[in-house]
Amino acid sequence: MEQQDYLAKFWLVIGHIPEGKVATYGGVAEMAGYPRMARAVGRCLKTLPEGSNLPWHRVINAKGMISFPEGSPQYQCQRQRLEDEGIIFRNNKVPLTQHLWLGD
DNA sequence: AACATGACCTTTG
DNA sequence: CCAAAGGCCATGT
Repeated sequence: MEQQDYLAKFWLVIGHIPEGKVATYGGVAEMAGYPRMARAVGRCLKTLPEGSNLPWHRVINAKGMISFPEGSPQYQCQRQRLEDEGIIFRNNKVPLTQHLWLGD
């Protein structure tokens, strides 16, 4: 099951994201050792089990914004959670120059 | 064919 | 000059 292999690595990297910081899909993919697999990361989060303690809310796209439509409950949920960790929002976007987690 | 994206390029502040 | 924002095409599942 090669698919499960990189999915597991994505989970590991995402779990290493410190509180108050965020990472991009591509960044997670690259840190996991699978460049150009940003969308696979999104797919990974999409198939997350309900009982997982994975901080998926700290993963955003390269634009610094949440990959969900603004009117979506998922968007508000993720944003609320990020702000709760001390991450600020600017025009519905996050200043990556301030919160982006470059790695360990 | 569709997707929880990224990079490159150009314009604005 | 650097940072941010929007548009178009490329990548891999």
